[in-house]
Amino acid sequence: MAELSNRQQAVLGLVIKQYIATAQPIGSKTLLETNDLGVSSATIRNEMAALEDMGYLTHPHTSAGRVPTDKGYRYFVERLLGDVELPLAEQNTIRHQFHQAKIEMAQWMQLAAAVLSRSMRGAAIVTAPKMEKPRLRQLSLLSTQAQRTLMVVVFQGGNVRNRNLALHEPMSPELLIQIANKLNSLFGGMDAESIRRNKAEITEFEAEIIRHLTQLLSGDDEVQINQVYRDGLSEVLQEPEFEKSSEANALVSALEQPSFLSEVLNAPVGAVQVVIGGEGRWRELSSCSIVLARYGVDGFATGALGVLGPTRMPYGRAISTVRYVADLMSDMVSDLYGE
Amino acid sequence: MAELSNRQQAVLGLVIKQYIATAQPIGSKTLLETNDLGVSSATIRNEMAALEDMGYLTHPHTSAGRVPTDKGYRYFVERLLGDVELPLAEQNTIRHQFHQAKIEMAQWMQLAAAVLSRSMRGAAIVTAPKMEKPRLRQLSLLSTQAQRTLMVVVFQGGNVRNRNLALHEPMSPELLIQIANKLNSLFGGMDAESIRRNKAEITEFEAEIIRHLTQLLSGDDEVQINQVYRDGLSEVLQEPEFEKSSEANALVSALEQPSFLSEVLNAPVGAVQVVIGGEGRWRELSSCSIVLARYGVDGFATGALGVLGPTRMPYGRAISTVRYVADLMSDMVSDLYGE
DNA sequence: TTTAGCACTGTTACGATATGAGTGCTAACA
DNA sequence: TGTTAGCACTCATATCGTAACAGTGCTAAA
Repeated sequence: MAELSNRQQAVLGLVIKQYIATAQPIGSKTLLETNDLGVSSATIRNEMAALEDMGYLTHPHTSAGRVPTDKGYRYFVERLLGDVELPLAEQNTIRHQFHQAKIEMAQWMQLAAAVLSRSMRGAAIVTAPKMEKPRLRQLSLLSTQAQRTLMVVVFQGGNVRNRNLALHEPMSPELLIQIANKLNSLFGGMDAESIRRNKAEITEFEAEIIRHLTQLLSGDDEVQINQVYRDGLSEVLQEPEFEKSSEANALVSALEQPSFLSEVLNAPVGAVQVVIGGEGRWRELSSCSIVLARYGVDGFATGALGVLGPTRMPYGRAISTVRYVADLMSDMVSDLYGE
Repeated sequence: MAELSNRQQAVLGLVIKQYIATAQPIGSKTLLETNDLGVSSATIRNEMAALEDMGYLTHPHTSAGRVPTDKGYRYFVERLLGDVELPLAEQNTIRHQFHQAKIEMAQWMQLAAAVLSRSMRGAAIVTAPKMEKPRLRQLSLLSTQAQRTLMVVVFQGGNVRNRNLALHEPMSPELLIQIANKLNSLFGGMDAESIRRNKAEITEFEAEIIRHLTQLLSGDDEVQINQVYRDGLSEVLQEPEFEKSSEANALVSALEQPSFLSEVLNAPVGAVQVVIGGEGRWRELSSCSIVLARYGVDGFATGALGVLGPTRMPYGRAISTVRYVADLMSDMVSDLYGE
């Protein structure tokens, strides 16, 4: 990324700020109407032309003002945006909302999505924290009907999953409890891999249970993906860049595709990451940006959370808001699940 | 609803069918181009004028063809649409997909939404089956950290919920198990009301647990609402009636509002219900129709499932598809949860 | 290096005009 | 009495030319 003169930086910054606010291409004269730069419009024009040559700005057409490119936004985010912190007032409103929340993870995630989307007027996506190496906490086998048993698996950390199994032959509740006890004492605290390795003496039925158990623990079933909480999609669609229904559609279908979402959300993230205009990888997001962060306890359980808006997004606010909410959620995770 | 002559019924039916297929207003001449009614366009014009007088058709403007009104669709659905059954081929494809599914309810619901939206090219919504009177199956209290306990509640029927509670004072795992055993033998099989009534001798801590327990059982916490599975929103947005972004927006925000959804979905439903154009009650859906059904076992556990599309929707297909999927899901519920 | 001035360009808004689909009405016809 | 041909009328839509306008790029002077 080439070096820009101070004045060029100033011009770029102002163009971006004003464009974010108005969604209109910014002309040299317009820029001077609201900002005194001590120079004339001709000078600004020259600088703008230079910035365009370097790829930071474009023209929609000859007689229109300038619009930032993705590269322009990128420069803005990385060089011109100071290290912003969320204003205390905002912090308080957000924290306040979280303090009223209940004690279940699902509610926290729903709340996080709501807070993010409300505060950013954009779409929010939040995934549940996923254990790095899920371990068995407790297994219960409850008989329901004659030939059925309900298998309830509590993970270390508190996640719960259940499966309804068909039995090949009827089994008494007492026997089921015995089996559960045996498996608990054998495998309590272990992860999927250790359980698979540990070849104790087991019946065929127990092997079946273990198969389900390890399947759940290793998380290679698709339900997890559904655990994406979304909110505020309609907010984004109100932005002028989505007036054209084709644009709006691309976005909606992208957000509906689980595969796409998981790809975006599982990207490794350190601190807060900003994906601008799909950054070449995701064509569907050509006019969108995503501000993403991972939250949770590293190496133990982490989830992702972020805001999606038009590239013309207030990055400062977005970054600080996402960081703040991610920190809150991290506290939540380490608090609830223990270290 | 006034009586229509045979020919009027024929005209109304043809206009609706053709309009559903083309999304274009249908003129008298156009109608005759594809259908031979044995009369001239002038006669058709007269019949159309009559149908318009009675409120079954309208004009977008003087020189345009006819478009069905909500009342027209209603007549069509109730009087002209025979009792349609889903073609066997379709039944098989759908059944096939369900047979590949896993054993967890969540997966079934996700699948139902996917199948509905795929097959109807519309948005699908599915809610989890909700117990009429949830009863306690098993309560577990697992200690996590020193001052924390994880409360896992298995409902009769197999639903599982959990809460992470803060203890006022540390408690040993053994004590927690004892307490859980006591509460299980006291309250096993009971619903919230019975538990509240049954005033056995209990400690303050046990009372606290019971408070959470009854709260979960009576379901008066908001997480349930989030248990709405959606799919295929983008399909609907592709329909021409949602080209105008304002229309699209109204729909998206309606579908995002939990309060709105639960209102629609909790409406009492016998058999398959068709809500046309919001039917006065829901302004947001003025150009949409919903085909809805309840599924599950009546008086025990029921959920709702439906398809949302433009009023210009293939009602025959929709009704038969929704009914078929609802039946499959009902089988699933009665099979899994027992009678 | 900056700036004033000016020609140039492409968007947008507007009005005039033509086209065409489809109606409603009237009068004739079976 | 119901049906039909014919015709005037209406209104959305498309096309074209014109004018206004915002903003640029370039040139020459300060």
